[in-house]
Amino acid sequence: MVNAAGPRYYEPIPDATVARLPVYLRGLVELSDDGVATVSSVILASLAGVNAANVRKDMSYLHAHGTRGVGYDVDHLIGEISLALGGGVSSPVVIIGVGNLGRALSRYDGFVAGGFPVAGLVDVDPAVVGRKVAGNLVRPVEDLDDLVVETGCTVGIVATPAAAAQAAVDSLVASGVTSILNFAPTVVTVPDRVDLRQVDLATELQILGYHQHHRAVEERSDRATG
Amino acid sequence: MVNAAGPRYYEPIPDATVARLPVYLRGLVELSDDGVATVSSVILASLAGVNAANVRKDMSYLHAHGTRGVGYDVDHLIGEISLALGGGVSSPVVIIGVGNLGRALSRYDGFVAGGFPVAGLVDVDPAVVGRKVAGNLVRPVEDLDDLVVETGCTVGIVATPAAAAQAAVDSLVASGVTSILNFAPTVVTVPDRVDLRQVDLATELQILGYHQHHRAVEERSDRATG
DNA sequence: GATGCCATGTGAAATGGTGCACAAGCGCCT
DNA sequence: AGGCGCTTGTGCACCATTTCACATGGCATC
Repeated sequence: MVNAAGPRYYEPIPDATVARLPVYLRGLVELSDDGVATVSSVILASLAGVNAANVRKDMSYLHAHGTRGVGYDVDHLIGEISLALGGGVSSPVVIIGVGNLGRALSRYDGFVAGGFPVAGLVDVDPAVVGRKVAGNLVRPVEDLDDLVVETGCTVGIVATPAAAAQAAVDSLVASGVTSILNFAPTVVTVPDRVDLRQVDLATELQILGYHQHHRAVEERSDRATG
Repeated sequence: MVNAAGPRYYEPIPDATVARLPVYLRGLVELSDDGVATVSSVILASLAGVNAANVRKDMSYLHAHGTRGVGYDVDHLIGEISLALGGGVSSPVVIIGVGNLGRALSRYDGFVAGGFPVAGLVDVDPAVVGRKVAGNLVRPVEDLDDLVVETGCTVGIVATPAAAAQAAVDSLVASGVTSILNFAPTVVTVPDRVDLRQVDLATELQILGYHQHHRAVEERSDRATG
């Protein structure tokens, strides 16, 4: 223990581990639903598609200890992981940009299931402001501050066109949002205190395209040499 | 040179570099549109949100050399990166699962712009089969093989519910698709020869949730100690 | 033609993550 | 009570990636 005398010292969990926690959680919830009480690192690893040693190391970061010779208690693990991933507190999100993607996201039930209910929708386009999408009224950008304060939401999802993304991000930051998920295909910048993640659909396909192209080139090369 | 005597030896480009190439490409295209002819690694780095040395090393993997004292030729870089990312060949994609997300994806113009036109839509639900979505007829899963062969598409996008994802993936693989982008929130497995990428929206939010929670805990801790 | 400036290209160190291999520990069975 | 088999927890080595620092070399200016 590094700091046994002082208050509890929170060692940071590696980013790679954090990224795996939601996957573990899904697998564990499924096991729990099936009435499974304990799970070994090998089983959990196969459910999550990772290495078993990796699972054990990840759990050790969470101080979620198992029982040797037996495995991990499923419900206990669910509790520990949920705690690490936001303390089990549900964080409402605001979606800015109600185009094709924004509408799909606002209807996506995975958000609610994951503890991220949609608190509100915002758009600049007067044509969509005032409409209802998936039970949520679309409000103008001017209402963003109020919306964030009213609902206490701290997470923003940007689903605008690329050209409007930075402005959308700036608005969110100004309203007090501290976590942003950006779907717009462009690099945006945020202050240090704000956490930003990028999801880029076209980029994902281009990465796949690279591997496909590369595979084709290799095969041609193999045929030529072998 | 490792293999100077034989045919051109294609050294693999690191995955981390491949993931940045689309981002560089976007920045470069924007520069080109603005009539900018050359760009330094520092500028390109700031456009892509990465370190300048990283940019230079990435370009060296592509054998895309710049001119010392000047920088890189923008159009030349665009050509090199496009070549690496699929050889400039446009690869049609098939989308399986025409729910909220599938519909949004089929209308997403970033795919077309990135060289990935939607070749077809497929769903198991008889209620949507036969309808037109974004100009594309939704076809039954039984037609998948024909569709893939007809259009020569090699990329599949899975936008089904989690429970149907593995079956969808299996169908795609059986049809001859070699690259799959999975949006369903579940771990799926593919044969080695198939390339799989996972995009998980709820997971992204949960990762944001971790950082938010962690920040809050730290602040509380700071206040207590400091 | 020489000189100074500037940006590339790259060796090498630092960082972060993964996976093996094995000691330690727990529970069950005899 | 003792031994055995199973699984955890982790030290360590390996690998990929990032970043620094600087030598190298082209271009413009004088």
